[in-house]
Amino acid sequence: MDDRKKQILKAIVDDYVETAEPVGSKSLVERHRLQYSSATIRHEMAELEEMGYLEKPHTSAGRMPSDKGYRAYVDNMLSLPEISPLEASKIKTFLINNLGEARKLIERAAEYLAGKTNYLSVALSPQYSDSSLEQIKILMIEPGRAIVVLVLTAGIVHDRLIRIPAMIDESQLESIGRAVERCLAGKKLDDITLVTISSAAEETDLPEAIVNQVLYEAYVAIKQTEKIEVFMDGKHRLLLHPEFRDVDRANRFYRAVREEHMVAGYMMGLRQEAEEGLAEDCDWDLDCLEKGGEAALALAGSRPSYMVRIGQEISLKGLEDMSFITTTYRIGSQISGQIGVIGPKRMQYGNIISQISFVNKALSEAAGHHYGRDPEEDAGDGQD
Amino acid sequence: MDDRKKQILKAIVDDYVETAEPVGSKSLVERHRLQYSSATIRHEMAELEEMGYLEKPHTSAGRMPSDKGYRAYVDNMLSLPEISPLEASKIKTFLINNLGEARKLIERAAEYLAGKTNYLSVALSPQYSDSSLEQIKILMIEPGRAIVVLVLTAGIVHDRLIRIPAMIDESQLESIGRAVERCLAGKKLDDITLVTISSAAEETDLPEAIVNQVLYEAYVAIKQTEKIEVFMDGKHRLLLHPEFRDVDRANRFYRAVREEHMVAGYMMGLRQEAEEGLAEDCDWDLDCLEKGGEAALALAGSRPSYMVRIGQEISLKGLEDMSFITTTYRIGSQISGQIGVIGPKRMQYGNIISQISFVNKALSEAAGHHYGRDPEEDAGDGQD
DNA sequence: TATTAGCACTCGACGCGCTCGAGTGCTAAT
DNA sequence: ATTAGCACTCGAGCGCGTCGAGTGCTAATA
Repeated sequence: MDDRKKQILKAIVDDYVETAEPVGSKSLVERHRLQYSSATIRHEMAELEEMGYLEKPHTSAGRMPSDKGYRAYVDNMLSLPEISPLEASKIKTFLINNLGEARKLIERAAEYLAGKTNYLSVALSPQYSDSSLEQIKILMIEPGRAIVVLVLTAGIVHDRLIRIPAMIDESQLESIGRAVERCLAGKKLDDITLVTISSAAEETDLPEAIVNQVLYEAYVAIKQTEKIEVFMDGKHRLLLHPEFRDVDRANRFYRAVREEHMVAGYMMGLRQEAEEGLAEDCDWDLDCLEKGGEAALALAGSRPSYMVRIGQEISLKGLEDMSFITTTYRIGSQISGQIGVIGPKRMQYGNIISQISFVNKALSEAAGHHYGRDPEEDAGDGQD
Repeated sequence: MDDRKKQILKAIVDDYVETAEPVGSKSLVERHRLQYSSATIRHEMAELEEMGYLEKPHTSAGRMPSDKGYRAYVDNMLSLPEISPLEASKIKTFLINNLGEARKLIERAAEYLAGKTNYLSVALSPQYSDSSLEQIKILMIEPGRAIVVLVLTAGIVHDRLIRIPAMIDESQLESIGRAVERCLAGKKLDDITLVTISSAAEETDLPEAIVNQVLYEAYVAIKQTEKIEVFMDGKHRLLLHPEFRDVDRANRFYRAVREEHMVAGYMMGLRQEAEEGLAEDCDWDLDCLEKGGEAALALAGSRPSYMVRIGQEISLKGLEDMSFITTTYRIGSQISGQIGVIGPKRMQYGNIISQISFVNKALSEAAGHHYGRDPEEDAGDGQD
């Protein structure tokens, strides 16, 4: 594909994304002040159509990009707007102050992304299977109830209420807690099983039946943290886009997206593909660096990579006419999760990708912020 | 208003709610097998219009209910469908297993309500100002970070991560924790101030500056629990109703509802009105009992009362053409909050009110369930 | 007096045909 | 290789007539 074709395709995608209407040769020339006549453009457009990059809804209408067209656009002619410093500081105050409550952090990131993009945002809570259990404490609430507090790699804290035998008193629970901690501290979550944890029973002098129940509940609490949570925000925003005027279509979409675990599974699959280097999207990173455009520079350094799936490329029932952009955020070196955006194919790819990459970066930073900071320094800013 | 007029008004509201189209005299007679001719009905309809219960979009169209019409319907001719036992058990499994994590419970209740009604559900987290602090524990996570665990009236548990001076060690923190507990246990949240809490400093032998910082953070954690959270679900569902075809209207609505604290404030205002006996809606409870309809019986006993605000009755900018149904749920005797539904005025009042009342009841029950239950009994059902 | 049949009237929805304009592809000239 | 010119296509928009579901009014009826 020669340069001019690229230019034309880019212009068409840009226009179509903006107006949601098939774009014709004449208006294209006018809007972009192209140095060729509309007839020439028509020629090129006809060829682009033959090559499969464009489609016509009917004979005498303008062209709109096909899936392949969007793909080429995303791969080769994307320009990534820079995030303004104002925006940057905004999101930081939006996300900060988390102190290791990763869940909340992710939730807010999803919220932000939905608000910023006007599409549906999806975020998965981090996968903790690879991280290890640094501490586990069991604290009595009242006879019969206790709270388990888990500290994972990178200082992530989780807790959960559990039921315990009513006859256990505070000191007994404490001794069980210590036993569990001795037995599990430093272990990978993945490696913790009912068998591992039950070895803690031997370290106490309490009746086995009683201890075992506590251990079981603690085990469930640990496993619970491994469970991936899905946060979605902005469902209603999609309905403001013209492609969703059709109620049936909207319903089809919502039915698909309602199956949160399906979406989550798909996102995790994408991530794996990317890591195995199968995802060609990642090539782009190099391309862009070579071109050395200002956009690339903006995110250079630890620029997060992202994945784009367009239309039929999405193998998730009900989302075949959407686009799905995801990225993998990291907290520390071992903990990571996915965050992404689902929108119509007619999407502001450049903008959205910038936003996602940026949120990704902000997320990693915010997650790291809970230690290393001098407590004195912000003792005063907590008044609310 | 005589009986026939009531019958007709009810029929009109029912039809209009179902079809979203102005209802005419003839179709009304047919659909409801009324024993009068359409001419008679026309007479009555004309009178009802004159009385302000009905409106016409234009001369030769059918009638639709006015705000006043809906009001009369809700006050005098509501029939509340019973919730099926199947449904009842469903919601219970949906809400149960909370062990005092009230937040989560409320969130799920909102989720359920949105799914069930296809409108927007709004739930406020409980107001804890009236409840008291039973326990407070401070637990070391790592140097510089700790977790505060609060147990309130009725066994509600809250926790929050805080930053502490890095030089404090575990035993020191523990002694501070004990001092705080001695000082605050049993106090109403409302009565806890920076002054109250700082009296705990005297009980320890640690440098005051250090202790004070921990106390301050603990104070913030306590005050945080008093902050009312707003959960909304089902925003996108509203867009499936015909009244939201108009994008402008939808946007106006979303802009209004986005101000969560506004909505929350309004709901709390409504609640107060109800408690002061100003809300005439509550009269209905008596009416209905007297009538002794089967619907009333279904919810009899601890039937929760609800509030309905229709159209202009809602003094919340941007919601003047909606209806808002709310109810006050209770956890124990002192803790309570609000849950409700916002939808178009053309709403299935009876159905929604049944649902809301039912969720209310289920909520109170589920919240109570975390103690009093024999731990042995359900040791086995925890296996996810 | 309350009810109803009958009738003239109103008005939006719908279908038809027309024009308009933005688009196309093709061809011949530059 | 580019472009001016031209014939053609097709959806959007408009005007118009018809249809039907609605109205209000009046006079006859139980």
